[in-house]
Amino acid sequence: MKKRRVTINDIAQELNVSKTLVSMVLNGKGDDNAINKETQKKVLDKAKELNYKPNQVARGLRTGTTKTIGLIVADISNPFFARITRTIENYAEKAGYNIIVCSSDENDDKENALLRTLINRQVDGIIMSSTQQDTSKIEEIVSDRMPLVLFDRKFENAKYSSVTVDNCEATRSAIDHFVSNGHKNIGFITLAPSHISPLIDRKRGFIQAMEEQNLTIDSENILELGFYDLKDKQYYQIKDFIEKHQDLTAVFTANNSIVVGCMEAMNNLGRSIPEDLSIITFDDVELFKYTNPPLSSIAQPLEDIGKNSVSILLNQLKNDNTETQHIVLNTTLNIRQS
Amino acid sequence: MKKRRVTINDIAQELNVSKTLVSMVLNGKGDDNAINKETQKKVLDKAKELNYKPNQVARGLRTGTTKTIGLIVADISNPFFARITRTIENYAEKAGYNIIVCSSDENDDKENALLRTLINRQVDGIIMSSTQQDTSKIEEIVSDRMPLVLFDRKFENAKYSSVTVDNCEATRSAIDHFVSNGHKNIGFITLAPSHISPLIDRKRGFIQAMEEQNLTIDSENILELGFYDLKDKQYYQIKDFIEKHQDLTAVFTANNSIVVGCMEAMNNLGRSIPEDLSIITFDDVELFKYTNPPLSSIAQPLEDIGKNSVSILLNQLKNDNTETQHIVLNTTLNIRQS
DNA sequence: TTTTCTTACTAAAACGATTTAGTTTAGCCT
DNA sequence: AGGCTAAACTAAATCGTTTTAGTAAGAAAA
Repeated sequence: MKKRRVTINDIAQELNVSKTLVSMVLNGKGDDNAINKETQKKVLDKAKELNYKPNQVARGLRTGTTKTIGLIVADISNPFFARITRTIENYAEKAGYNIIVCSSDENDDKENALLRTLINRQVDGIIMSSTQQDTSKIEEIVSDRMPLVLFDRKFENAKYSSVTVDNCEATRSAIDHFVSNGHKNIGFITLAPSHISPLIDRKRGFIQAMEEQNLTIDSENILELGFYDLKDKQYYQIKDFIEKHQDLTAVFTANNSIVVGCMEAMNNLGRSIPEDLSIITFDDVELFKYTNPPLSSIAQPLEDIGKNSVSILLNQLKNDNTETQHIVLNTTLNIRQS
Repeated sequence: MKKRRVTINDIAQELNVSKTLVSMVLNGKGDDNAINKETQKKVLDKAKELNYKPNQVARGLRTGTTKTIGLIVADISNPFFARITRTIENYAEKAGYNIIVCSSDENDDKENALLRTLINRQVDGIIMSSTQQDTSKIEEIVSDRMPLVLFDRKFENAKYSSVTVDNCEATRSAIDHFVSNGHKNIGFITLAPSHISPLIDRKRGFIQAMEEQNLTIDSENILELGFYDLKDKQYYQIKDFIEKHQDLTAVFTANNSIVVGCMEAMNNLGRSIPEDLSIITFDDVELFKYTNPPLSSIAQPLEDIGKNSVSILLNQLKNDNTETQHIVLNTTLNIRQS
């Protein structure tokens, strides 16, 4: 036997007042509307007595705001996204918002379907790390219906606010580190064909750094894994690459999943890090401190990424502020033993 | 200038029919209600033309179902929960549900507040890994309002359906493995005072296995870290323990965060795994394959945990089926080099 | 010929809140 | 005495659906 929820009407009836009055009082607008202090107290007491809890769905229908934020990431089980999700949750909660989490699996159609779902659910705003090439489809779906903030990945046209890191600069600093340790033959493993902005910028950073250091860039030394390929296939490409390029003394990997494949390949080829090959990777994961050897990596400020995404969104919600902001955060190069 | 959403009314007006008819047709109840095929087609076409999308909030208010599942975990950034969340998301999506994710931070009050929030949001059901000692508070809040499924952790009174693993048996198999490798002095590191069911069962498993193997259980060899202590404090306790118990040749750690502290302590004490101390830990994490040395661990069937949780919940939603189910899944012992 | 059944449709209530546009009473001013 | 204001409150509309309880017209059954 499901209990019927207590509504504002129940309170109104028990006290013989109108539900208008009850609503006003419970929303703290009692004084503004000249409701008698005593009546206000009666309402508040009765609400507590009956354990009244406002029905957010009804409120959402009437006010058009659901106090919900939609979050779309490629995969919530990726620690990078999981940790950002956590900070987004925290900051959203402080402002009374809950989040609906969705994984797009790097699939454009799925991402668009998720956008539509979130819009139908009337979320107040969306935070997303988009997998798409451009904003055309997104604009069509979202079409000024609600604020959208991008993180990690952004678009050329800068139409939506974004929170990213300086991927180019970060990568350059890693390459510079290699060079200052005497490396000249430096490889680069990334994903392609890829329109994902951080991956583009990381590659750009690699090339810029190599040029500035007057090192020749042999396109043979750049491995571009198929973006949509299975982990298995990517692994064999990495292993192949490492086997064929024994002249390389260092390699930079463009994200945390590539470097895992790289370690596995080194293991299976019986080669050791860093004696046979030095590695620095983009993205830091807690366990990189304990791998064999501890991995040098570029750590992104996950907390700040989440925090800024939420604050931009909330700001846009509050002020109906359409001005887009683009925040670029700094990374940290953690040199360990790889 | 925000666009007004297209509603069912817009369709009705443009076609000069009632919104009742439109609603029926769009919900596939046209035939049941003897709506003319031609009229049905007109409605469907117009809906497509205007790009009509049902407002889930309004629908939720009327029908009382929001097609939303609430998910409460201790911390979404913990890979254990992140991966389960991902599978829950997948299976929920197949049935048309979205999930609202919340982290309780192992805090009873926060967990209760989250339960209340989810109920006010009219989620259709809740999946939770509870941090609480018993169900009294939970029953008070949820009070038959909606189905609740527990995973990872369950309660003595078996009031709510649950999906767990056989923690006792899994731990025993790990200890047996130690013994068959010649270990006699085996330590155990867990959290306490803890009412968390998997932790209780893991300790029980340890003690049972030791007794069966006729090994003496020295309470000195069991370290119970403060459940609510900071990571830092826990770390120093672990380091202390390892330093003082050089007689131990093997240690079992009760979860993935403890083992990380353990590795760090071994590192800093200049002792090596497994030469000076063998380790097996509960929980498996992708990178355990690449740590130094690769860690032996008990892997939980994360996919199955998520899948079963969702299917029990959906089943309870569909059939208004109050019968509780308790599913206990098996784990895998991954022996690596620690 | 009246009654009953289909077929095809609709008006209005309902979900639970918020908001708009009032009403009533008393007190004050002139 | 009549008008005006402030205080305290309320009726009804509204948000966008779904659902209940119909109606109207023509066909079939009695």
